[in-house]
Amino acid sequence: MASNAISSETQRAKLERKERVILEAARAIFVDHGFDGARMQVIARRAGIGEGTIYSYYDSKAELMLAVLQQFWDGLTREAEGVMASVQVTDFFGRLEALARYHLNTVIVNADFINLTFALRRNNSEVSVSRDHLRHYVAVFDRLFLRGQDRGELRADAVLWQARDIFYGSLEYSARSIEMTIDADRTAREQEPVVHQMVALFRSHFGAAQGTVAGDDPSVVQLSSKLDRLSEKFDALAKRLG
Amino acid sequence: MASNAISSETQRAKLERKERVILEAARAIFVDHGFDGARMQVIARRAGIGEGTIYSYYDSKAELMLAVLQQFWDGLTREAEGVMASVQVTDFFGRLEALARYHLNTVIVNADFINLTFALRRNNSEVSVSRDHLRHYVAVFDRLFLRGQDRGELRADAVLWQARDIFYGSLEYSARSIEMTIDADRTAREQEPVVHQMVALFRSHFGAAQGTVAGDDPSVVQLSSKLDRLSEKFDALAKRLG
Amino acid sequence: MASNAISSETQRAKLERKERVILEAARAIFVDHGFDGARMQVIARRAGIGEGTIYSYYDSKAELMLAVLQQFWDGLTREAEGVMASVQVTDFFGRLEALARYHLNTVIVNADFINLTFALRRNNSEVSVSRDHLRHYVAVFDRLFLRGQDRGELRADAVLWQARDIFYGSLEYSARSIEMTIDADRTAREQEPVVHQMVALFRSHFGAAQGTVAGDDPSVVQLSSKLDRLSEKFDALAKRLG
Amino acid sequence: MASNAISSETQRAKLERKERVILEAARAIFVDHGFDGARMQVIARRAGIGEGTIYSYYDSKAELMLAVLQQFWDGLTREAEGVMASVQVTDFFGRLEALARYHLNTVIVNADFINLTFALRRNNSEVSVSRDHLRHYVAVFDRLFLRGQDRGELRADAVLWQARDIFYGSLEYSARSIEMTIDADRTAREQEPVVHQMVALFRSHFGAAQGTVAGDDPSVVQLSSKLDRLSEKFDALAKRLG
DNA sequence: CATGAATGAGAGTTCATTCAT
DNA sequence: AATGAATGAACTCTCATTCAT
Repeated sequence: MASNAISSETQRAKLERKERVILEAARAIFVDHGFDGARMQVIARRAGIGEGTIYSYYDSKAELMLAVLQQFWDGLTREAEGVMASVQVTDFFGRLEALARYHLNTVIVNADFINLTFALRRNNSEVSVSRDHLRHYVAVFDRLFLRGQDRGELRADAVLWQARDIFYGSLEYSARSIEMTIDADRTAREQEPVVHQMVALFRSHFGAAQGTVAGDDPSVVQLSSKLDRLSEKFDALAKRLG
Repeated sequence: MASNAISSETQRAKLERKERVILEAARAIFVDHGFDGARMQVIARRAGIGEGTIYSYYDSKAELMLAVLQQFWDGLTREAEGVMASVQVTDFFGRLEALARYHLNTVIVNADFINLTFALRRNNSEVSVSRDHLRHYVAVFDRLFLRGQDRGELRADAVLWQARDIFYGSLEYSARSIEMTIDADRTAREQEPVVHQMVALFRSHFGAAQGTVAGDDPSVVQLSSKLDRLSEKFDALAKRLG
Repeated sequence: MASNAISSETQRAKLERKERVILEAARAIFVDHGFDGARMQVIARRAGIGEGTIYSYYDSKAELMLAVLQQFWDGLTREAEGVMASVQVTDFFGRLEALARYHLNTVIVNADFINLTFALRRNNSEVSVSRDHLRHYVAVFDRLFLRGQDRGELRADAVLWQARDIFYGSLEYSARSIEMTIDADRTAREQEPVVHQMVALFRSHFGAAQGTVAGDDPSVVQLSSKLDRLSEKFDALAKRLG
Repeated sequence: MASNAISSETQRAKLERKERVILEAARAIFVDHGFDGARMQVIARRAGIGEGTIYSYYDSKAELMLAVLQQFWDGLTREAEGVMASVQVTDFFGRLEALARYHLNTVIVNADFINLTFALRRNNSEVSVSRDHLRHYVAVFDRLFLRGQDRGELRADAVLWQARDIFYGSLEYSARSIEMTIDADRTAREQEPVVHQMVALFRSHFGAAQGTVAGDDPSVVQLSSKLDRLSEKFDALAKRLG
């Protein structure tokens, strides 16, 4: 009995591992060649299994793609939520900066995949569940933004979806721009200005009237934010050393 | 001789007309079905010609797609330039509004096609000329922005490419959002707020200081740059320790 | 114009010839290997064309099979009607002999194909049009039989479908038997006795009373029907007791 | 030791039971989907065992089919012999009627399977053992017929194989006809006429010259046969009640 | 001995491209 | 120059069979 339980446990673990291997291989090939360009044989070969095996995990190429998408966006959402959970600062702009930094990097690293997602929207109508994935993902921003309004950090009349479009839209486009001018490690260097720019934009455009903090000079605000960030970095370093 | 000249003139005109017909048909089918989903036979049928005929104009399906893309982006660029040429107002923000309105509408109307363009980047490496098309297209914004700076309407320290990413990125993302929530004619109604929002954003964020921010204090700027350098040093240290 | 007409005539003729070639090849392969056992590639090779070409004539393997069946049974029906039209004798039994001779030979020659037809009935529901083909074919016998009754050569109380089953059933089974015992040219030698046997059977069993049976005695008929009713009652009783 | 013997006995019984279960499942699936249409997985599932297990009983799908056929025809032969053994009447025509009734019913009930048998002849050359099965089965008729000749009930010059072809051929074809026109319970109702017709045919065509029984009127002969059958039924009922 | 996950050869079908007309 | 019938390589998916557990 015990041995049965163990063996079936092993069995299940093995199957799940194989499923992960398939998804990983599929993702790689789909990203490289697109949906139509991807060959099931190549995916199988990369996963180190037979062609037919894939079909005992997924009924068709389309379903495999769907699973890959699912996994990808779920992971992204989880990561974004993780970033929000672990960031130390509590003020809106500090948290926004963390989210922007994470998103920009993510979008650059997974550029191929994100392109693939949108490409599918039109070509393959049955694989257009991306809409829901996306909704879940951007909900992270939505929650942050609403909380910012609640806390009085953002103008009460700011429109959520407009802010959201500006946030994600600008970052994605920037990612594309950066990607186009990549030569070596310029990526890392170029990301920070974009992030800061985004935060500054939100501060100047959606930020609550600055009359609250008497005589607040924008420049000083910027300095303050930089100090905040430096402080965060310090904390992180201290943690690692501790 | 004269008749020959005329007939060859007619000949040439006929060829060009047929080429336009092919491109039009190809564009329609590519948009509806994507690159891989499009069938040459269907394109030929729609163009009212034989399948083989296409191949005396374009060497392959990929080249046909390329020509379609070329035509599309050239048209877009010409249109955008036309808008800039015909708009009456001379101030930056007025002209920006016109460009934003045109671009948002364009991006909504041609959403499928724009998605298709980016999709190709990955699928079909040989058809990735989109980079140049894009560069030409966004140059319209660039010229407008630089002129705005020259005229003192925009802050002198505003960075062109950041502004550009925000402009096009936000509008494209907005277009996607709008498209996702389309029911009937909501499109038209929802576009204006986005346009105005974009202009307001540029005014508040990139607009020249309107007295309040009374010229960045040199000492503050100096402090800021010192902080930046400190931050960078900090990063380097963290890296060595990590 | 004339040349056009001629060339299109030639074109059409060529296509029709190719269609015949395909059908012929398909028939041969289907007969040899059955529906599932037949390979499209083999059919194509036998027809001397490419695989894809078949699909511009028939949408699928199933439709090709259907066309083969159609052609086969239509041909059979036409031939049978031809035999009936060309046979000199006018009396029923003489004509029956001709039909029996033709059918037996046909069934022997095309045994494989007839088996194939019936095999399809169950396996492939969509290809079960055989019912109609068959109906057309056996109508030749039906007409002959009814005419025989009209002319008083056959008993008026003979039941058409019973006679038909006996005629075709016996001949088909005989064909199978003969086929099983074939060694050399025994086929030809063994067919005649079967044909004569069939005619004799019809003469003795369905032939009009030749004086011997001098009109069924009314009293006997009455007795018979009484017995039938008694038997039925008996069955009902047995059922209740069982 | 004893327990060993018992357990091995049980073992053997278990194996035989499992073999029967497999054959039953295989037969059901083969009949429903044909040889090529049947899936080993489905057969296994229906038998309540694993796919691989089948292969420890039968080396291949073809051999499984062969075993199914074997079992089917053996059963048929045994049943037919049983009918001949249990029928009370001793005269040829009475016994022929019993055999005809049994065969017609059998052929209707197992139509799919019989079609399948013949279909295999062509598709799968290695599975053409049906010839021998058939020979055994029709031997029942052969013995009956020869005995009828010995007893002087049938003409001495009647040819066995001709009679056999007519008997089985007509009945099979009738079965097909009946099957084609089935709506509800018409089957049962339509079988009897066919049976009687067959007996009448044998009487009129192969029966010994009726001069033996002076003044034998066909109608009277028919009455006599009906009385015989009634008597048989009576006996059967008496048996059940006794 | 029983299992069912894994296999991979091979099936029908599609479609960009060619070329005789 | 224009055609569209012909091509056949390449695709996704199936399933009888195997074999580690």
